[in-house]
Amino acid sequence: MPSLTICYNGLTFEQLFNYNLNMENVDLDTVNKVKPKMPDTTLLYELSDFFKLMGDSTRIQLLWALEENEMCVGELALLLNMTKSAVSHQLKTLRSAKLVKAQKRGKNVFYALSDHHVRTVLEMALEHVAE
Amino acid sequence: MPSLTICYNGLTFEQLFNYNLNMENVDLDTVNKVKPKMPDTTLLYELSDFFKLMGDSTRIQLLWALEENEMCVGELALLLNMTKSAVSHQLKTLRSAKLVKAQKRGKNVFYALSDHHVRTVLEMALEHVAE
DNA sequence: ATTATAGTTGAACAACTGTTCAACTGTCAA
DNA sequence: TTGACAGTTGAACAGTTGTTCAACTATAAT
Repeated sequence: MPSLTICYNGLTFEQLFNYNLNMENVDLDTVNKVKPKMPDTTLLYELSDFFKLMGDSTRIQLLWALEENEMCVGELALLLNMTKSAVSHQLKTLRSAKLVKAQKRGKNVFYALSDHHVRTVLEMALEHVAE
Repeated sequence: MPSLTICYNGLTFEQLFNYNLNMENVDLDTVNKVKPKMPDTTLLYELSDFFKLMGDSTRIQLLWALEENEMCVGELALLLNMTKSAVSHQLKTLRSAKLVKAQKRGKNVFYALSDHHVRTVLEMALEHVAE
């Protein structure tokens, strides 16, 4: 069976359909009105990176715990029932996002919240989750 | 070279080390004091699921846009310069989390924020990101 | 009735992420 | 100086996630 394929710019019909090259029923005014209000790329990624950071149960537990008390890695591992390695990896992530700070005392490394803004964000989310 | 491996409960030394079976230098009092304050599993996952949901730049853009105006899928796709398919998939995610609601009008499906709590959470995060 | 547009869907794919594993560094005590 | 513990690290692995692709349904217009 011979088949005939017509393309535009190397794209098949399907691909042309999937891209928004054939839309009639959209209100361009609305789109153009909203467009300038959209966040710029930098802000957008800062926002989503922040939420991604909070979007892990282990990291939430760590932040939650450190809100109560500064603790060393071993204590946190015991509290969360995880290996020190796993905890250490996550603390590194939180540290590089400046959410926690580390301080070495003797053989131990004690972690604490960098600032208490985290509490506010958590409380806000709690409110939302509570419906 | 003959090697001697001694195990406990089928675990090697390495594994015993990695698990917290040999910790001396932790303050058990601290751990026991904090433990009852930790969130229960359900709340923990509700929180992290909520943050996960917000932790994607496409979804943030969708919510941000819908805060300005209700819009149909095609308009959102045009605004974000994405395929309708990709947008539809993400809207489905947001809808099943009850963050947006859909309403079919003619050939179009219009999406709007379910409640304006989202704005509060976004503003809170903006504040944090702004340092 | 036929055709075109709007949107949805599931499978496939690639990219990302969290934990484990094993080996390592640094500090204290004997 | 040796041994034990505290913590870190990078590679590997498995599980998850977002987009694409292709096919589908539904509505409107001719």
